[in-house]
Amino acid sequence: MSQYDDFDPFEAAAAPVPLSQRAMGVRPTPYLDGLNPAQRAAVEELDGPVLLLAGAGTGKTRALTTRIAHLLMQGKARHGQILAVTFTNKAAREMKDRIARLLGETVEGMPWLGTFHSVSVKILRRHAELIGNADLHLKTTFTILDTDDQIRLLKQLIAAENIDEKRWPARMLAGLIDAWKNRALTPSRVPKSDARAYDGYGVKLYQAYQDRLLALNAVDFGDLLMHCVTLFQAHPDILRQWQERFRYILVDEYQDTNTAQYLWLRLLAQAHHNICVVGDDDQSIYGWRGAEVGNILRFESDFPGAKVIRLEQNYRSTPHILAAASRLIAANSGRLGKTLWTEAEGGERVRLIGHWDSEAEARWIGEEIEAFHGGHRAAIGKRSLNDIAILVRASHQMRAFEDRFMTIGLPYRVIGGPRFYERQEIRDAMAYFRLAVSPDDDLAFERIVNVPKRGLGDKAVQKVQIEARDRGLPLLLGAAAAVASGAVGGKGGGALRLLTEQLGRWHADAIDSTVSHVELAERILDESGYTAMWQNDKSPDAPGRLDNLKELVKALEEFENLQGFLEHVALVMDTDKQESAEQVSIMTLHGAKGLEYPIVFLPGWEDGLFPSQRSMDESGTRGLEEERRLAYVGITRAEELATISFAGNRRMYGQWQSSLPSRFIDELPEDHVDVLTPPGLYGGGYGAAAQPYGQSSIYDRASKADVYNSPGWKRMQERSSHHAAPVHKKPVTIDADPAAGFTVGEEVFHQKFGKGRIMGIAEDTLTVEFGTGFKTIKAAYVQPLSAAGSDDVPF
DNA sequence: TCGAGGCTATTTTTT
DNA sequence: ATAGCCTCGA
Repeated sequence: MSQYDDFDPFEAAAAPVPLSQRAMGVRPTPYLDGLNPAQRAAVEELDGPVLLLAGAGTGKTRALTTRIAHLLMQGKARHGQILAVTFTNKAAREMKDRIARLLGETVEGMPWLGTFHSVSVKILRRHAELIGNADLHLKTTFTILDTDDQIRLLKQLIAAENIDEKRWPARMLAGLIDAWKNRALTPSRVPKSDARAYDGYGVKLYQAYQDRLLALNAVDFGDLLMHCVTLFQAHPDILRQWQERFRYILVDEYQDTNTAQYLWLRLLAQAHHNICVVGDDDQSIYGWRGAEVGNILRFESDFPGAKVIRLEQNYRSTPHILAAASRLIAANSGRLGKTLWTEAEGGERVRLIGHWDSEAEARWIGEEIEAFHGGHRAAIGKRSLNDIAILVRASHQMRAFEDRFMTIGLPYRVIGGPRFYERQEIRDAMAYFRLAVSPDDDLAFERIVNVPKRGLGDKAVQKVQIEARDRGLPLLLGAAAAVASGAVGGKGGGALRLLTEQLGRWHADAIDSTVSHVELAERILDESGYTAMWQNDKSPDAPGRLDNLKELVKALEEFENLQGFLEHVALVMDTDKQESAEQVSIMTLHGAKGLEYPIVFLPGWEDGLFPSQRSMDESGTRGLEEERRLAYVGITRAEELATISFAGNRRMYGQWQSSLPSRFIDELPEDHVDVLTPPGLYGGGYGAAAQPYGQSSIYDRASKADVYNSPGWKRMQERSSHHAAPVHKKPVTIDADPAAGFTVGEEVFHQKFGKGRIMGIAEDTLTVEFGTGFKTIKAAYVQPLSAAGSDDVPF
């Protein structure tokens, strides 16, 4: 995780402890060597409640994983007796890897190290029949709904109540229900004060939704936690069973727990109090989705006698970066308080620069990155693009960077876009697979019944639903009945008959273990016409979707059968594939939590954007403080150099808006900041930012010139000893596939903009006219149209 | 039933 | 600006 791991003394511990030694009761503890005193305490304080306050970059994961290793090595618990929960699959995976490294063995045997949700599923599957009532309860095979299914279901319920969906959108209801579930509030427990929500229908619809889920033998993500809590509360005997099993409990990112997770943990821990939570109140940035910082602030009173251990030695960032972050976060109230320090010395100050507008900002950052990459900043040295990240407050800020980097041919990767398994084509395909496995999956049926278009509209689907309801059948069988009875006839009827027959065949094959599930998947996508649908689609993203389908099928190979795959996907929805090429990373500040980069850019520090106006409007001081913590997270991602920037003008919702530098900028310590901004834009009042704005390039250039002439810039130049003048248009070394082969007038294809025609060629840069207008793009980003994939059939 | 064009809302996001 | 959603007409 950290560069310091390179000389991590634990590496040595990776050598397996010989069985003979272990059998003799000899328990070497080489993995304890090299821990600082606080870390050592965190590892060795095994019994009773422990609150581990771990500041950014202080070796939190190391402490946590070493603690687990120690528990095992000391014989305090066996693998299956340790419960370790994280929020993300990624964090869980990383912990598994590191424990394996420490112990020199695989950690297949850590069955209860996982996310809150995956652990909850395991527990729930064993007691599913206790969720619900005597008449209607979950079965152990329950399915886990994704957000799409959830919304679709809610829409139906809203329509059934004759509520105007425009005034009360399903998404809002989903949010409401989710918030209740985050607080472990079942419909009957929703307090009166909340009952007026959603025009008074909230609780009623919530109840209806829960009933419907039960009937579908399904749960949503919120249920996983909530059902566990109610299960434990209603069945003390079962709770006791789990308490006895989990002798030791560890929790990562405790500051992010919501009320349901808190109750879940408290119930499990209350018997023995062997609970160790790790967190950093200063990095609590998920209040808006139900996280309660209060949980960590209150830990000592929840678990009297808790030992509080602070990890304050930072191994990640330079003193300047730490100082800037520390000063900023000091403006927050109600902190548990930590003082980060480091043995490191020197390093660059945090840089601050103002720009005329967001485009100038993107341009400048692009040039800086090229300079770092080319080794033109002596103070920093030549850098891989992988070492550089741009962290933005809101995803719409990314566009400016994408556009700019596309133009100059700077490879980038957006982290945290729509997840693979959330994409439409993947969900459609999965719905087909789900139906093949479980023909009674009504939500899946509804999703694909008319995808691809089969001439089955609302009317036909309604008839199927009526048929199914009258006969008490799942939709698929209802559909067959509707066809048989002639309720759905004509063209649609024929298509529906074909579909039901196909699904019957696929189901037979799905439960036939002699049929390869990979081949079956391919056949399903083929025979259903789903692949063909995208092949015939001319939109620019169609080829990408076909690629994704190919990848989906490839992912199937790693599983025994379709069932296994579907189970996996419901919970492990991340497939971030590592691309090998060097790329600058662009992501939101939220997405950056837990990551670190030598060089970090923090653009868009303007009041209203960051801190976000909406946060402040909705949550007042609390909101502002959360934004400040976000800023803190941002700065502390940087190992060597952090650059904060703001723009005087930004295009928002198509309108140019002027803005003022973020109030957070004033909270930075001057001693640790280099101001690269011309006085007009920052410092001497907000003069420049308040002037009337032209949008012409003249202003633009003038502004940039000002920046380069500013004292700050010159100081910067001098400090970084030798180098060429500010790197303007430098050719980029990567992707140096020149424009050779392209001719003016030729049609090309671009992943994002689609089909276009080349209007001009200069070196390796093309001017291309797309449907939306002209773009200047590096040749490497486009392909000749003929190669764009239409004959590249996936299956 | 389906596609075209008008209207509207637009932070952050895991499971 | 823009994407998703909805209404309307064929």
